[in-house]
Amino acid sequence: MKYSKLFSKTNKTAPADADCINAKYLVQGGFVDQEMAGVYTWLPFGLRVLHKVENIVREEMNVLDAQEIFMPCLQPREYWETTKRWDSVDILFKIKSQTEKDYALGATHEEVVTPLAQKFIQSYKDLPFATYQINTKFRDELRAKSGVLRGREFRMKDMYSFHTNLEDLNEFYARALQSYLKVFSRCGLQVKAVEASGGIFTQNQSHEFQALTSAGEDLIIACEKCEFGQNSEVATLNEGDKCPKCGGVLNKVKGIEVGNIFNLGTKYTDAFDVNFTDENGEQKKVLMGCYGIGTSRLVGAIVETFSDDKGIIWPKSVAPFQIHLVSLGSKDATVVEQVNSTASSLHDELESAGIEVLWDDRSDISAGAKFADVDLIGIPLRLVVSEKTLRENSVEWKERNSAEAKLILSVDVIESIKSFLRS
RNA sequence: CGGGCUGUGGCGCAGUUGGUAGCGCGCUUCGUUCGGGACGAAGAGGCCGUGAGUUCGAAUCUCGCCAGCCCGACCA
Repeated sequence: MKYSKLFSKTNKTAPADADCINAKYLVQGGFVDQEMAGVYTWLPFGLRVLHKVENIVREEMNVLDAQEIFMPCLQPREYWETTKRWDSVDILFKIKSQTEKDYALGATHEEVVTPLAQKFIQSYKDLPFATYQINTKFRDELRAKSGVLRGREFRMKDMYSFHTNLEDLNEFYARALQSYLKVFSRCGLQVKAVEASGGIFTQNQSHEFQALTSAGEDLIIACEKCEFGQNSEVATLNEGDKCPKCGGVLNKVKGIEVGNIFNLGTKYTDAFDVNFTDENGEQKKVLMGCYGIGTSRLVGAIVETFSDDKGIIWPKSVAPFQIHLVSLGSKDATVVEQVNSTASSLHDELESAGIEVLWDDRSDISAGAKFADVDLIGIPLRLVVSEKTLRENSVEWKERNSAEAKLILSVDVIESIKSFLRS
C-alpha cells in the first residue's frame, strides 16, 4: 500500500484530551477516530490491527471446534424479560421502534444464543457443541474512558458452549482457558487467568484474563512464580501471603481485563427451558458456558503494553503492516527517479510474496517527518531506500524496537525479511 | 448519576478593563532544500459549542442547555 493514497492521516500533535497511551497513539497515529465518548471509527491502520487480533482469536476458537456464527445486535425485549435482565442490567441500551416496540442493543448474547440453540437441541446426540461470533457489543456505561479500553460500543468475541453434564462442561471450560492463554500470548501479552466474580452472568465459577500492565484498572493478587491469581474484588488472600498453589509470594499488580469465561450452569437454559433427551429417554436440562474476549480492548491493551515516547511498538503478529518502506528524496532528479523505481519494485516484489508493506512514497515531505511517522505507527521493521543506500546497492534495515540501523545488500533483502518474519 | 475542568479554522493554543479574532502546526501555489517533524514568498480556511439575556456594541459579562475530559459510584 502506498502512503500517498491513504485517506487517513497521522497527526504531529497528540490529542489534548487523551488520558492514556492507547487513546493518544491510536488517535495520533490515525488508527482510530473518536466519534463521541467511548465510540470510535476504526480507520484503515486500526482496522488492520483489529482484524489481525480477531483472526488470531478466530483460529484458536476453531481449534476448539467451535463454529462461527453471526447474531443480531437488535434483540427483542421478550428475550430479556425471559431472563429477568430487562430491568436488572443497567448498562443495557434500550430502543423503541416506530410502532413502540421495545428492543435491546446486544450487550451480550445469551438471550439470542440460548433460544437459538434450543431449536437444534433435541437429544444427547446433539451435544456437546460450541458456537461463537465476533460482533459489536453495546453497553451504556456511565463513564466511557481510557480510549478503546472502555467504550459504549466495542468489538467482542463471545463463545457459548452446551453440554449434557458438568464433567463435560468442566472439560471444555479447561480447554477454553488454555486457548485463551494461547490467544493472548500470540498477541504478545503476559496474561494471568485469575479467579473472579461472575458479575451479571452467573454466580458460578469464572475466570478473568488480566493483561499485566501498570496502565490496568483492576487490582490483582497474583503469584510472582506461577499462574495463580485472584481479582482483589473477591480475593481471600493479601499481598505478601504465600501462594496456595506453589508457595510463592503474592503481589498486588494492575491488570487490564481482556477476557473472561463463565460456567453458566443452567441459568439460561432454565430461563428458556432448554432440555435434551438422554440415553434413557429422560428430559434433562442443558448446561452452558460462555467465553468472551474484548477484541477492541485487546488492541488497546497491546498499545498500553508496547510503546515508547515516540509511538507504538506492535508485536509482529498484530502489526498493521509487516514492513514500513521509506523512500527518501534528493536534490538530483535522476537519483529521485532511481530511488523511486527501486522502492517501487521492492514494494511490488514484497506484495507479490504476500508480505504486507506500507510504502511511504510521499515526495513532498522531509526524511525526519517520515521517520517520525514510522516510529509513531510502530510497524516492526523499517526499510529505507535513498541515494545513500543506492550507492551501496543496499537497503537500510531498522527494527522498531532497536536503535541501530544496518545496511543489507539489495539481493538479500527478501530472504532476510522472510527469516525476520518467521523469527 | 454527583463533584470539578474545558469548548475559538483540520490539530495544538492565545485573546488584557466588552469595541467585531490571532499564533504555531497542517493545507494551496511558486522557488530553494533533501537521512530525524527544512526555508522563503504569496494564499485559502472561523456564526468563537448552542439558546436566551445584559449592552450602542459580547469570543469576553449573566443564566439555561449540549458536548469532551478528570475524580467518584458502576462496569468486559
